[in-house]
Amino acid sequence: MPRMAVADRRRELVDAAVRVIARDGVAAATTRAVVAEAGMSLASLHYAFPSREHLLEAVIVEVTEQERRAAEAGLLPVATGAEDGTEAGPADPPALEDVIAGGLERYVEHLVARPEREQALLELALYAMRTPGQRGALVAQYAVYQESARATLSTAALAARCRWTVPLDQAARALVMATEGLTTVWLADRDTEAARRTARFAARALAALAEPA
Amino acid sequence: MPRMAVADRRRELVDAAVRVIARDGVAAATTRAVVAEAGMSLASLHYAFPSREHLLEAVIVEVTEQERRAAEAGLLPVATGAEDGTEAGPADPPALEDVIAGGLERYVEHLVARPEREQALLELALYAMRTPGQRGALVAQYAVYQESARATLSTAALAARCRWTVPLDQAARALVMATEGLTTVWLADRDTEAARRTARFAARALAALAEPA
DNA sequence: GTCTATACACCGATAGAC
DNA sequence: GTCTATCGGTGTATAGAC
Repeated sequence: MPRMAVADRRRELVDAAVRVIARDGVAAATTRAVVAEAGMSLASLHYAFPSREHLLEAVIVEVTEQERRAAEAGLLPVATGAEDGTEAGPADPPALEDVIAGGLERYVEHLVARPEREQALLELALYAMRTPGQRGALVAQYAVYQESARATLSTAALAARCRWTVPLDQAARALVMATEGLTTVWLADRDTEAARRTARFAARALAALAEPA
Repeated sequence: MPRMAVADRRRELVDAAVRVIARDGVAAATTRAVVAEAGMSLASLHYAFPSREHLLEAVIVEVTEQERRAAEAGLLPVATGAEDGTEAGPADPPALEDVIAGGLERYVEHLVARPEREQALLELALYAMRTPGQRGALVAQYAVYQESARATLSTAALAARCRWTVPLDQAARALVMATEGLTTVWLADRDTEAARRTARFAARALAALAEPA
């Protein structure tokens, strides 16, 4: 194998670990499985990371960062209200419930399309809960969720010309709760139609926390 | 060790496994750890169960059954509306939102008091998702949640003299979603006050799905 | 820096004495 | 039925040649 900077090797290992975890779960992400996926030798892993635990910490940081980018890029964020390219102008803003429902339905589509990813995130969170040294990574992970929810709801209210009647953090936390609940239940029963209905319900409930501006 | 019926031995092993899983997680519930907890020899486990996987299947069935009993006994179920022992009579029923909120707040108290248990249930569900042969146990687990939610909401509407304006299954699924979301988020951030607020929000949202009878 | 080879602990499962 | 002893495999981590 060619010589490469430690940073590059670390990145390749993290990417390989993400693939293994998504495919086979955290428990299956052994050092041997990860280096096999990355196409390098076992010793290289321990040259780049002092231990498997340190590798997994880097994995959590990386997938959390990916989530943040995905949220910002518009997966979770709602429509900006000018989907057809025209400026919305002062007239007929969309209903807040529809804006939120659109975002949540997009999330459900993403969940159905790539369930391994959300399952992997859940597994990593549970792993972090069990591992004392990973507490910080776990807190950071959920802080990202909370912040993404804040941004989403803030944008949504803007598009619908509404303002929140409760502190934004409270509404954001409710959105995170709904998203996590939606995910867990769908992963268990795989009932996509029911998940869509439940997402609608959550959107209506959240929209009730705002009023016309 | 004294001779004992296989059924008794099975039960002791399942109980020991539940304790180990609650304390140290599913991954730590090795055959050796379980028999050490149960105070028996390794071979006894394989006499009672053909494999570790079969033992874990029995564990899932058992904890699911415990959940069902806990729900029926009144942990999740809401107050019946006659808490002081007097018959409610035809006058002043409690508000549906308050009835549901009471049940959810009781659930939060339970979660805060015994987080290992809920974490263990989540881990077992994820384990079942990854293990082909455990799919049935997983589906049964969530069917119990759904059924408990149905019963809870049915009782709550009765107490508040309301009737649901959507199919009960839809409302029940929303309650399961809220409970799962509440659990996951609290396990991550341990913010009990925020969890209580979010529970209130969920109760209000659910109550909006009913109308006076 | 990167590799092969290996140390050492623990895993699930079983053989065979009692 | 219940035990001890052990098999074969895999885990994390490291030593040492190149």
